[in-house]
This record gives sequence, structure tokens and C-alpha cells, in this order.
Amino acid sequence: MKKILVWFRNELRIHDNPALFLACQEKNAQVESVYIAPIEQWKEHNMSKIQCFFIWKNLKIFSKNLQKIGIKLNYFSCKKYRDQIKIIYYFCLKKKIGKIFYNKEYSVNEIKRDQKIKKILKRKKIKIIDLRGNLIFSPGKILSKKNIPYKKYYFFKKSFISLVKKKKISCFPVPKMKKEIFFSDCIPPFYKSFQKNRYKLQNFGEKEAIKKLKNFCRYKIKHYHKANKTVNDERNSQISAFLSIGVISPRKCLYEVTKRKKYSQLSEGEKKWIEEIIWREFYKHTLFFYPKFFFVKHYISWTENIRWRKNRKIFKSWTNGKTGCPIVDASMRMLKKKGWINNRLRMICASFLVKNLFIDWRMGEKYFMSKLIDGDVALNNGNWQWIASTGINSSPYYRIFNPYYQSKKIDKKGKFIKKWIPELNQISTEHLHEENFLKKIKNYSKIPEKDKYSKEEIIDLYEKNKIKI
DNA sequence: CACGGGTTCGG
DNA sequence: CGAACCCGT
Repeated sequence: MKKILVWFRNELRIHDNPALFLACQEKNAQVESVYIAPIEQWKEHNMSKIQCFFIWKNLKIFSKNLQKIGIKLNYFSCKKYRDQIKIIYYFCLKKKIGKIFYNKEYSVNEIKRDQKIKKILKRKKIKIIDLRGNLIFSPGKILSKKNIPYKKYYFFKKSFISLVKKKKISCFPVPKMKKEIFFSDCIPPFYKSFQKNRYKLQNFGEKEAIKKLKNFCRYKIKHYHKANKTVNDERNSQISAFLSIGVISPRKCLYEVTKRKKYSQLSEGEKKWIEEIIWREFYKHTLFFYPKFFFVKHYISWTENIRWRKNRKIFKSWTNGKTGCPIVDASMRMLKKKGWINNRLRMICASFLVKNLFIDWRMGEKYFMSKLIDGDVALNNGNWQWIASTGINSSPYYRIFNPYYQSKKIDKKGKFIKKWIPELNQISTEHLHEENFLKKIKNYSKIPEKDKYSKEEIIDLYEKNKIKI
């Protein structure tokens, strides 16, 4: 009997998991599985405590789900990313593994790790089967007419949709049940000091995630196109956290929306929601092809000349929700407490940091990662650079969000603002979105006027550096 | 078939 | 503004 290893990395699920499914398809094989948590590295990369906790909880449930189909999950933890290589290597030798299955990851460290392990295991004649589990299309599948990866979302989207129209989307089923096994999982918490009571967490596990997805697609998705007009969380699918750690697959999401209809028959809300999945796919493809523009240099090269401020005190006012702009403060306080705010609010806060306070977008990017339950490097970095007008597909630098206008639009009655900023409880609704009125309120802390910039000043700061090379 | 000009569109 | 397309030469 041959021995096969499934190495789980960013997919804590038994549904639509190509590596798991195909490993179980092998004839006369005994399937082993491994998950490795590089905890130190997570911390170094600013992964939030809540996301670590979320992984841990879901991992425990995943382990139970695997037991039900007769597979044991071997858990390891390590410090660095590269330590994973050793663990896999010795596991393979010890258990006499002949073949490894895993789903590919597309970020820089992950690619390096996988290249190394391929090299090392080749010497030992261990086969590696790498599959696509966390993207709907592989990077390279969606290219322009000149066979170049897109740099503009608009064209990527068009191409993506035409592919979806042509291809039937289907998911990998759960592998056939073998005899159920029992063992205790022995997975210690990643953070000892994490106080889960501070957050009202969502439920955990794959079953919950799928239930949530199906429920959303059945009832709420119809109204999704209105989601950016309100701060009501009920409008959102609330599955981003599951998606970010692979408890649910993007293909499953797309499948649930399109399984009964053709693309052209989809409602406005359904199309809008699919677009969010396309954005995710866009940034992940782009990161794969142009990692440099995420981590090293700005795609819009002249923006390298900009000397953003790095003022800690002002930055702290922003993270603590004490800027004096209610919609920003409410959002930042919620983010800190819950680890989640909706996309529109993230944009407003990010824009405020970069284009009202003129602080380096990278500081904001790091902070978001350190708080978000659904943090994802590609999406977080991509969106921050969109706001900062520095990256691929970034917004024109002269386009600047007006937080007061946004606030009026999405929280007209001030319900959200008042919930998070008790200092403003006594203020009447119409004044909540009035910059000049808010300046006069005494017990509501704010950033001094001299540290804020007007739209014209910011445009000027950008334009000063706009030297074409 | 490579090029370039005109057009379209943008979280 | 500028990427990517279309369409003409």
C-alpha cells in the first residue's frame, strides 16, 4: 500500500479541495495529512490576533471533519516560513510518503518555499502534485489580447466574465467516506493572551460557512448592490473571514450564485457580489505577476518621490478613532474592537489617512492587517495602493474621498456614528456630517487643523512630485 | 502582421 | 491620465 500526504496550507475545508479530493482518488493508498502553523512569521507579518484565533478554531473543526472521512491531521507549529520545509521533509521520510498533494499559493514567500521543497523532494523521488484550490482561474489564464496580464481591473473583469460565460463552474466534491477514526487533535492556541470576549465573533467551521453562503445567496444577495450605500452589516455576506483562510473556496462562492442561471440572467446584486470575487482574483493574479509593485516599488513610478509623513501621534489618533471626523472615528473604533468593518468604511478611513492627514499608506496597510479578521496581503495592499494612487489600477491622485459627504450618504441618521462615539450622543443628526459644526464641540477629541490638509493642498503635494521619468 | 491613431472607460 | 481595445493601413 502506498502512502500519500495531503499538505493543507490555506484551505481548511473538505468541500472543493482539489488536493484532498484527488489524493483520496488514488487507488490502494493510505492518506496522511499535515498542517503547519508558522506562528512567529505570522506575527512578524502583522497577522491579527483575531485572525490567528479564527484559524485555530477552524483548524480544530477541520481536524474533526477529516476524522469523519478517515483521515488524521498531523499538526505542527514552527517559527519561520522555511521551517515548514524541514517538517515536511522529515515527515515524508519517517512515514515513507511517496507522493504529496497540495493546493498552490501565489504570494512571494509561499512560491519560494514550494520551489525549495520541490527541489529537495525530487532527490528523494517523492512526487509532488500541486493544484489550484484557492483561485477560480490560474494566473496566466486571464490575459490581454497581447498575452500580457492585465493591469486594469475593468479589462480583467470583462475577460473574467467572458470566461465564466464559456465555462461551467463546478466544484470538487467531498471525498468518499472511509472508516471514521478518533483521536484528540492536540492543537494548542496560537496566542495565549487572546481574550476572545472582547470580540463578538462569528461562528466557526466549514458547515457554518457554507450555511452562511447559501443563506446569503438565497435572501440577501438581491440587495447587495445597495450595500455600499449603508453601514448596515446585514447587507454583507460576512464570509470574507472564511474566504481569507480557506474555510470556503472562491469557486464555491461563484458556483452558489451561478449554478441555476446563466450569467446574463443574474440580478444586479448577484453581479455586484461576483465582482467582489473578481476583485479578489484580480489582486491575487496581479501580485503573482508583479510582486515588486506590491512590496518594493510603486507602479506609478513618480509617486516614489512623495515624502509622506510618518507622525506617530497623528497616526495614533487615527488608529484610536480620535481624528474628529465622525465616520472615520466610528469605523476605526469598530475595527479595533471587532476586527471587521465593511469595504466602504475601509476605503473612507484609508483615504482619510492618506489624503487628509498625508501619512504613509504603508503604516495604514500594516495597521489594517494587524486588526482585520479577514486580512489578506494581496487585497489589503492592493486596496491601500488604490486609495494612495500609487499602485496598479490605482485611482487618479486628484480623486479624493470627501468623508463628510460619504458619511451623510451611508449613515444619514447617524445611528452607526452614535453607536461608536458616545461623545456625540447629544448632537442632533443634521450636524453629525457638518465639518464646521463638529470643530466647535469641546469634549470630542480631534486632530489639530494645522495637521490636516485640504483637497487642494494634497493635490499640490502630489503634483509637486510629478516629475516624469 | 506590426504599427499607430482613435475611442472607451474608470471602485 | 493611460491601459487596452478596435480598426485601418
